[in-house]
Amino acid sequence: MSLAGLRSDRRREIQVRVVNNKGKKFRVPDATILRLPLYLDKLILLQQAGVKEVSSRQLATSLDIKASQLRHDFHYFGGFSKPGRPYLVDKLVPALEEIIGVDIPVPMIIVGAGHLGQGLANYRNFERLGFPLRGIFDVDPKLVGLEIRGVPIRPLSEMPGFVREHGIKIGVLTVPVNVAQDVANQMVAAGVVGVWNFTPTDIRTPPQVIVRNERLAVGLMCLSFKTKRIGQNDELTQD
Amino acid sequence: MSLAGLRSDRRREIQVRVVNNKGKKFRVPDATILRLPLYLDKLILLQQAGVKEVSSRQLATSLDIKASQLRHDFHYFGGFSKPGRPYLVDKLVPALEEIIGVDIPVPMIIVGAGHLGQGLANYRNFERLGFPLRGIFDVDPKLVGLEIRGVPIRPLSEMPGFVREHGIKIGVLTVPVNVAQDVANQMVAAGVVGVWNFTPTDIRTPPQVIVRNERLAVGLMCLSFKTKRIGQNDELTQD
DNA sequence: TTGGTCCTGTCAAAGACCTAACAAGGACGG
DNA sequence: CCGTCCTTGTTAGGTCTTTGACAGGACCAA
Repeated sequence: MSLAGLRSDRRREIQVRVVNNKGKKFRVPDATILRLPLYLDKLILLQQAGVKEVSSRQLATSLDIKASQLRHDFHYFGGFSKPGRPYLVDKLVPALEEIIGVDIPVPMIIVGAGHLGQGLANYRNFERLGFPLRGIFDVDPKLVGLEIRGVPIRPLSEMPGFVREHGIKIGVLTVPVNVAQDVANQMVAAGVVGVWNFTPTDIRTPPQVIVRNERLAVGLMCLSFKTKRIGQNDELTQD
Repeated sequence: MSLAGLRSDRRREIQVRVVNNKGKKFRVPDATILRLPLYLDKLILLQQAGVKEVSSRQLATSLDIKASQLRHDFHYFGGFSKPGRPYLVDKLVPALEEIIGVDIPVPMIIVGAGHLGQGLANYRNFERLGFPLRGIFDVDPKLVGLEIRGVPIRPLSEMPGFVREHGIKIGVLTVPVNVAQDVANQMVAAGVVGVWNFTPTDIRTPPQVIVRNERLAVGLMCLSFKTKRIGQNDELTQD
């Protein structure tokens, strides 16, 4: 185990369908969606290193997956090369960026400037990946006015107007559990289309709004589950 | 979509096998392992609310999953009730805690006291879930000596000795990418059995050491992929 | 040109996972 | 006692994902 993978759950699932460049229609499995960012990430590294071509086998082995799976994933979008020729890095990168949706910056805000919120606000990478942080909000007057990387913390009451005015697409939810649903409702009403939920609770939204739960405690407990069984040799095998 | 689910990836997979209370042997699917913490979480809430009994249907619907799936999950461990009687909350909670491995506290350290590391260090919940934070480490002399919730930041050089001395089981990796593998090696050599990796890179470890990657950017991109398609009646035409 | 090698797109088989269905057990009321 | 209504454990079947296999294109060297 190792991955990367977060799986979107099946509970109230949004199914994504695409039509590939040959007119065929597919439902894109969540498992594939999860791998797209990994492909992009590795490809950008290759691009920066000046690599021009890469084969499915090279790319797949560097990500510890099977080449056939990678080709299968690409197949949903019609493929990016022709039989016989490896993929061109400089073509693949923008194609994947467009598919994932980071070709155009997706502005986001963080609501809840507690420790986790501040930690995320400081995470420089998001900007680079196409998710510029436009605002941080909190109810606590002691936090309001502080700046994180040039972005000021504003009072929560200003959030809905800010979202509307700046066309914010994604809201990061790092508030206390008990107000999570309420704050999410406000964000959604103001026009946010994606909620990145770090609170350990389920957020209800209308079906047009995507929620992604990042349940840190779950990850930690999975680790615990497996490490616990490491010592007890009869219960754990590696393939 | 909403999930909860982070999925461990299949790439270098550790398979967990258990023997249930009837002597039957199963491989526990990762998907099940991911749900166990959700069950436990909800059950603790019920317990605190004074609820004594809960049926698979009640518990499942509150988590937006199918009751049959919940029973199936429990089945790997032999079941926790008898046909005809609902689950007893006060029995189920400790049973799940034991299965997940949080019945005995699992001491952990955070290596890398940057913003993300500090944010995690401030996250109070881990303590409550059975993962006490025993130490924080960093190379930066400006950070060394600071305290976060009573836990001092120590120089990285002291980390291996500390791990050995305090029997640290889990190491949280929040260092810069370029030193991630090196620091992980040190942790592993010192005796850590689980690595919670927040760096956007793969960590190689011996098979007895479990790595869990928490790739935040992947979650964000999945959100982007889906939100992008919400406006376009679920279809993407690629040229 | 021909043969060899590497490549992709495609599909079918295999595998992992989820779900519906059901037998059987308990509690309760009549 | 029986019938009803709830429950769980268990399994078989269906669905989703991954993997293996292969046809055929592209390049290269002889």
